[in-house]
Amino acid sequence: MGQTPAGNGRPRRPTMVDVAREAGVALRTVSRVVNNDPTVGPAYVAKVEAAIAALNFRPDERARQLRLGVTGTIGAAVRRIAEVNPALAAIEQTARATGLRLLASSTDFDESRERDILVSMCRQRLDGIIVEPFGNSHGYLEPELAAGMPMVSMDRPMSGISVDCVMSDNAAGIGTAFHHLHRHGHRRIGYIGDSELVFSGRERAAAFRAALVAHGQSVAGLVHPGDITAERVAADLDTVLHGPDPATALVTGNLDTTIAVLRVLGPQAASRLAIVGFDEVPLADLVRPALTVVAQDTATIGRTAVELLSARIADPSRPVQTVIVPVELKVRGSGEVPPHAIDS
Amino acid sequence: MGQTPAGNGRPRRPTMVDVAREAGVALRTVSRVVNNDPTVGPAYVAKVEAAIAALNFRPDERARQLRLGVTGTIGAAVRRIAEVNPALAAIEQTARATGLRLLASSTDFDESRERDILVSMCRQRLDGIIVEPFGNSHGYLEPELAAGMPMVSMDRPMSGISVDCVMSDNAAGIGTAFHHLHRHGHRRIGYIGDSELVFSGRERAAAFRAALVAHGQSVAGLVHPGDITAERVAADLDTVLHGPDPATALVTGNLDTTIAVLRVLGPQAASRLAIVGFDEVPLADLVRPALTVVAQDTATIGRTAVELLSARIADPSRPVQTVIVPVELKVRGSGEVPPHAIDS
DNA sequence: GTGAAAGCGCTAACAT
DNA sequence: ATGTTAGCGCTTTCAC
Repeated sequence: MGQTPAGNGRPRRPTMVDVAREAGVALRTVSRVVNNDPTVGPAYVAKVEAAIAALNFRPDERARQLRLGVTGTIGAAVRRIAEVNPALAAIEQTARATGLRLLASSTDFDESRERDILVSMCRQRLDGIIVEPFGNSHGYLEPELAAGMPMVSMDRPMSGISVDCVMSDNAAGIGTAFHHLHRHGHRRIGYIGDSELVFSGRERAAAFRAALVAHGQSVAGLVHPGDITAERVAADLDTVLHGPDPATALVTGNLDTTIAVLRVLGPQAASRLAIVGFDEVPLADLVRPALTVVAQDTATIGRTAVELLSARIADPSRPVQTVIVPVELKVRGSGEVPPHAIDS
Repeated sequence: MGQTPAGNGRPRRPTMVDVAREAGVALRTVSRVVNNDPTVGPAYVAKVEAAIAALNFRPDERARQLRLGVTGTIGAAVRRIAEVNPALAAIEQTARATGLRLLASSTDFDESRERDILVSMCRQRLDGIIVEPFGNSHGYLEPELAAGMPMVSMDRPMSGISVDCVMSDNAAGIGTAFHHLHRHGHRRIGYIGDSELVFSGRERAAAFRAALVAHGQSVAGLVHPGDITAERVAADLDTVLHGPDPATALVTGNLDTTIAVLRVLGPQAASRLAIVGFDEVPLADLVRPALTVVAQDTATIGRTAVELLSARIADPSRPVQTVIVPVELKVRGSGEVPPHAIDS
């Protein structure tokens, strides 16, 4: 015979059965009152509410969810919570507005951790999952998809499986950055960015090469994707700035690269190099030089992720969709320094 | 007769019963295999695993939790999950290391939203809750506490109920900031900080007044708590700087105040005023002036919150405890400007 | 070792 | 309008 499990120190909480007994009504009536069913007679409502108050009854959401089949909760597996993440903020806000709870977890740039989180979310039968994917093998999610788990990827596509996706227009962003510097007279423009092992690093480096080619320039010595470490960035910056034909301007491929470059160059950065960064920089207005950046529309990305997920939950058979969100150039100073103003 | 609910488009997922039938074994055996019970014969293990693979079976964590009584999940209700929040990062990491899932939600500086989140977490029967409380009436949680819901508050105590709490040594932090400026020769030191309606704003303003008194100085015109708006901060800064007896140094009471002050003063801040901020500033090394701050030990706060919560989960009857975490002065430049260097 | 069956706390079909 | 009861998918007691 099944018995009350976990005989730990917690006092047993009253259930609907207890409330029903206390109120002298049927269980069904308690359920009705708890769910605000209007067909319950006022006298019964009063009795039940009194019993609820007397026993301090609180319905158990877990049992409700098990019975209902849906959790009213979506998961978000992002690289970092607890960091500035406007997309996550937008996800949370949109989810709330849609009446969905949000379970957010950090994958922390760790493939096995991402897997743990995603599998755990599937086992919890969340109503859907938004993932900012990391790593290159998501095939293990195929069975979950087949079983009907709604999923949306953000910032980059997932590998090996086909799910709805929302991401920035990386190519256009890099093109805009390049063009902006070119328009300000620069003819030697370098690029330092994330590793080409990463999807966005790959897209952005490729877009930069394409921009160089489109402007009839040689690619040699100007395009530097790689890991974002102080050493690597400093070394490549040195190549770009002190080669035979030094660059007068630089495009940085993501936030971490921009910060690393600023740290290497120091506060005099703008006197040595025009810079346009990809990604908005927190406190950009307090940083010297004031940074011209290509900003992603993170609010739209987060909102769209929830919308795509909701659409898929509502209609699991709808065609898979990829949404590309435009980026925006924010002119603030560092990208408008003309080449002749730079002492090299 | 109860029937399968939610007849929506999702394909029905196989359950343990299906696996048992497919494998030709009893339900109990499937459960054993899923939970790695070593007492199952290898032949049975093989049969069950084959059936699991064939059916794509994934155990339903909700049912497991309902039966087990515990969720293996703790909640964190913090002001913002998608902002820099080292304490939340530490909570997540510690929870993970402890084998607990984390459900984080933003209360968003909204009392009713905080209440919704907390009540929802209680109804979900999370194993425990960490809350960075906002607002001044948490009496509604009394029944939950009485029912045995473990709870820990972070950064400030909760109002009206007694729960474990971990927070920074606000008084010592303000004292350190004041003392540091005093040691560098300043005799007129102002304070701008958060509203005294907020607990930490109250503690810090009080500590600052105490520091003034302890150094035999008048409090008049130097202590300015209030809402953190650009206008209010600018106005009070004006009072402090351009009064009859202008201050040569300033203590800012939290991060938002520090940022607001820097925005008002502009990049030449350090030439007009020595500044020591409360709270670490992101990218502090890229901001000019490099900021001297009193940093909270957020990593310890987050870790301690989880530890306090775990301790209470393990022993609901242990005495309620408040842990005060020391702060640390980070000397970077803005706080070491001597008074005579300042043009006023 | 394996199997049958109870029950976690709730919802909802069905009966009254 | 209210009551009875099956069952969501799992764990676990108890008998074999």
